[in-house]
Amino acid sequence: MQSAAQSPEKVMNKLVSLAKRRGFIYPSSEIYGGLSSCFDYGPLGSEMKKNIKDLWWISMTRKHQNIVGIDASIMMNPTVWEASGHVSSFNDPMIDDKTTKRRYRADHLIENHIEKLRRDGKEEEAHRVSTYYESASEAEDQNRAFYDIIIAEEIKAPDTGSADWTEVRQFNLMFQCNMGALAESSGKVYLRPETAQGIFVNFHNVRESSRMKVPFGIAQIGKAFRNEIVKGNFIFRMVEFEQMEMQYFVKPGTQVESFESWREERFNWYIDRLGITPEKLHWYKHDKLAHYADLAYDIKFEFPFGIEEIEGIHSRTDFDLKQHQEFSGKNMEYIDQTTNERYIPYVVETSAGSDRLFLALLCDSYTEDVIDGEQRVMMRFAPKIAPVKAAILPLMKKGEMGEKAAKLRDELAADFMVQYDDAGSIGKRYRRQDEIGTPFCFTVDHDSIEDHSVTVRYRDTAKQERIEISKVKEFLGAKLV
RNA sequence: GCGGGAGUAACUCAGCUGGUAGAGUCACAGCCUUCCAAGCUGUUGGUCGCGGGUUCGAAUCCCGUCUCCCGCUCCA
Repeated sequence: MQSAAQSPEKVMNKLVSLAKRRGFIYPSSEIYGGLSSCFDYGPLGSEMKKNIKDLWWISMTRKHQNIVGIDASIMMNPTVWEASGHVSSFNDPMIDDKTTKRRYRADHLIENHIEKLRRDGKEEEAHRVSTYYESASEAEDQNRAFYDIIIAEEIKAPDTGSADWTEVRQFNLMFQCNMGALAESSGKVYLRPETAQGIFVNFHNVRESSRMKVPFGIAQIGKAFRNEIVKGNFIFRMVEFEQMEMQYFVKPGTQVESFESWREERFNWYIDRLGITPEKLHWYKHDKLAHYADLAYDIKFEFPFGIEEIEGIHSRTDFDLKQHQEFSGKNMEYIDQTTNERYIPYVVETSAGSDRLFLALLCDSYTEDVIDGEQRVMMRFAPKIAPVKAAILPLMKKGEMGEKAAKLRDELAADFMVQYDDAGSIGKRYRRQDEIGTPFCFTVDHDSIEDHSVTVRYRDTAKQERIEISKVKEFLGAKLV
C-alpha cells in the first residue's frame, strides 16, 4: 500500500479527473467555459465537505463550553474594512518591468532599496530616501509618488537590473459591488475578504446574549472573497473560498499561553480526528508579521505541488477590537464583574480553509495499490470524512439477495449515507466504492438467505468478515464515533 | 497581469498537408450468477471551449475571447 510517487502534475491531474468523474468537484459554470478558479462541489463533494465542517464545528463549539457559533453576513458596513485596515493595506501598488514582463510590489522595491543603502553604509542617503518614502506613502497620489521615487533613485529590477518601468498601478484584493440600484460610490460595499471581522463587530452582541465571560470564543464557518492576482492549483487558491475560524478572547497577558494551547489542539485535530498523515503536516512560524499580529504560526500540508498553508493560528492582540472602538465610537472594553477590571481583550485566532482542507484530504487519501495482481485506485478517507459510509451489494441481482439487500439499505439510509449497487461483477462494484473512499461494503450472498448474515468488506485491506444483518447498524455506528 | 503549453464524448486521448469526427475506459439495458474491475450482445452520449473571418466547404488556416496547466510576480 503506497501512495503514488509520481510527478506532482500527474497526481493533481488524476485527482482533478477523478473528482469530476465521480462527482466531488466540477469546474464552475463549465458549459459556458468555466470561470477562473471557481469550482462547484458535486454530490459526493458537498457531502464530504459537510462532514469536514460538521467535525470542525463539533470539535470547536460542542466540545468547548465557552465557545459559541455565529453566521455573519458577507456584506458589511464598508467602514468595517477601513477599521480592519483592508481598504488601505489590501491594496497593493504594483509596477511592471516592461523588458522582462515581471511584476513587483512598488513599495517593496523601495524598501529593499533603502535596506541596500543601509547595508552599503550609505546611511545618509538611506535616511533621505526613507523620508521620501514615508511622505509618499501618505501622498494623495501614492502611485505617482512611488513611481517618482523609483525613477529618481534609479531603482532597478532585482533579478535583471533593468529599469524599464510601467506606471505604478493599484491592485485591490477586495471585491467591490454596489448596494442599491445606483452605481454610485456611496452605495459601494465589499464582499468580505475574511470572516473574522463579522466576529469582532459582534463581540458585545454575542458576549451579552450568550452570557459569556472571558476567556471565550466565537466560531464561524463562512465564505470569503479575494481578488487574487495569482490563482490556481485546483481548489487551493480560489477567489471565493470558505473559512472555518474561531476567535478566542482572552485577558491581555495570557495570550501566549492560550496561543500555545490552541496550537497544540489544532495540530492534533488533523491527525486524531481527520487521520491526516502526521509526516505531511508542518509548522511554519511567521517572521514577518501582519499589521495586527504579535505571534503567528501556520499549519502547512505537503500537497503534491508544495508545502502550503491549511490553517493559521495567529495572536491578533487587541488590534481589531481597538480599531473598531476607534472607528465606530463604541466602547469595546470587557468588564470583569468579579474584579471590576476593564480591558480590551486580546484575540487568539484559529483560521482554517475548508476548501484547502478538502483538497488536503483528497491528496492525502489518494492511493494506488495492487489487489490480486490488479491495480486499484482508492481514497483512504477516514470513515467520518468519507461521503459514502457503506455500500450494500447483493452478490446477485435477481431473487432473494436483491430483496434482502434493498431492505438492509432502507434500514440504514435513515441514519447513514449508503449506496446500493447491483450492476456488474462484485469485484467491479468493490472497486467503484474504493474509488470514492467508501470504507465498508456489506455483501448479501447465498448464506445470507439461510443465516441472516452478511459479509463486511473493508476498503483498506479488502479483507472480509461475517456479521449478522441485525448488527450492521450497530457496527456502522461504532465505526463512526 | 506577463511568457510558454493546451482545450475534440463523462474520463484519457487519436484525427489537424481543409471535404461536416474515431478508439479505449466509463455509463445504461440485457445475457452470464460470479466475493475483488476490464466475458458476450446492444445502446446513450460530441454542431471538436466560445465568437467572428477566409473558403464552395473549417475540428484542421487567421483574428478575438474564455478556461486549464507550467513558470514569473503577489499573498493577511
